[in-house]
Amino acid sequence: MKKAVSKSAEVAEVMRVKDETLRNLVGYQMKRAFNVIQADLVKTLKPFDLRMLTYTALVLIVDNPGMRQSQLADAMEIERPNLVVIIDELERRELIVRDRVPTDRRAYALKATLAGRQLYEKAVSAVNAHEAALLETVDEDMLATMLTAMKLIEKAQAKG
Amino acid sequence: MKKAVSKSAEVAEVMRVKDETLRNLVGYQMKRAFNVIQADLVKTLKPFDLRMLTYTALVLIVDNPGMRQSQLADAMEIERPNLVVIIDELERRELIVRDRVPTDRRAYALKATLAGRQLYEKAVSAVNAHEAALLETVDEDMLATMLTAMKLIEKAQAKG
DNA sequence: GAAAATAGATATGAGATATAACTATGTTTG
DNA sequence: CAAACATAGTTATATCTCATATCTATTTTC
Repeated sequence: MKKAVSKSAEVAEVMRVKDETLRNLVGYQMKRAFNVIQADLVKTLKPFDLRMLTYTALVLIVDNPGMRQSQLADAMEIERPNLVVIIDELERRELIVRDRVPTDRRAYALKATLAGRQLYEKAVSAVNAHEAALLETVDEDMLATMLTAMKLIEKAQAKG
Repeated sequence: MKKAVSKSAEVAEVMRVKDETLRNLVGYQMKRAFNVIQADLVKTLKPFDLRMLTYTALVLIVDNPGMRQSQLADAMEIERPNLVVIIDELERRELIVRDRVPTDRRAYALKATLAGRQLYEKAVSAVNAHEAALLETVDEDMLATMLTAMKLIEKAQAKG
């Protein structure tokens, strides 16, 4: 890791990239902030061998025992086919089970196993702690306002 | 489109999915808000035959004429190999050119063509207008606070 | 001038996401 | 009640984003 300033580094320093046109976009700034949060989350989940989607699915199953796959797909806003592989993985690792629904033999009732609930406890704690650390420079009021704004944006959906 | 309430719809209505564990996460809420913004952006860019990445690249090239590919990749926070195909596409459509840098024959100086600048004007206007419409329920102060918070989050990066 | 670094390209793989089409069941209706 | 239709889950497939390793042609450094 030589720290010498090369010719091109000098150029890069002199000619800083102008991104004002994009900075005016909330979407651009949000993507950048989200990338930071996501990178942190991925790193946090790594020791538990969970990805964002498997984490999200596990949390929702633990909190909603008996849920169907299609309900979960709706909640996660992903398509049914894409959920199948996620559920497959969680089931293979014996974190959840696919119980049959007696009243509808097409459907599965998803339930976490003991191991699933234990992993949930550890992972949720870690994720919350890591996010709190990441957001320590953002004060309470600001955070609350941002959350409110993001909820408004979520609601503004589908006006086209 | 039958509107009859089926058995499973009833169930879904009764048993609303609990996602409080995730709602406490800024990252979760931000992902949901960002999905809405992104969907709107994709729709807005469709008529111009641009994707988020090609739009971002075009804007940065127009605003920073002569920029190198590696600088652009840095600015966009993507890897050099992934930028190549984006530049290929913009070049094929004659929106930009890869000029040789006389002082460094390894590098290209990226410049927008007239067509590129014209598309830029139209696309930037459309994107800004669409985002403003999407965010009309979020007042100025709230927006400003959210942007400040997101910039703080971006800066908080890489503490692990 | 040899070794190391850099700019860009190529090949490849993982992950997220979407659609079409299949099976098995379940619901609706003529 | 049987035919038509709808739904739950699955399989197969395609696209997009993003990452790594490796290659070439240069340039810089020692």
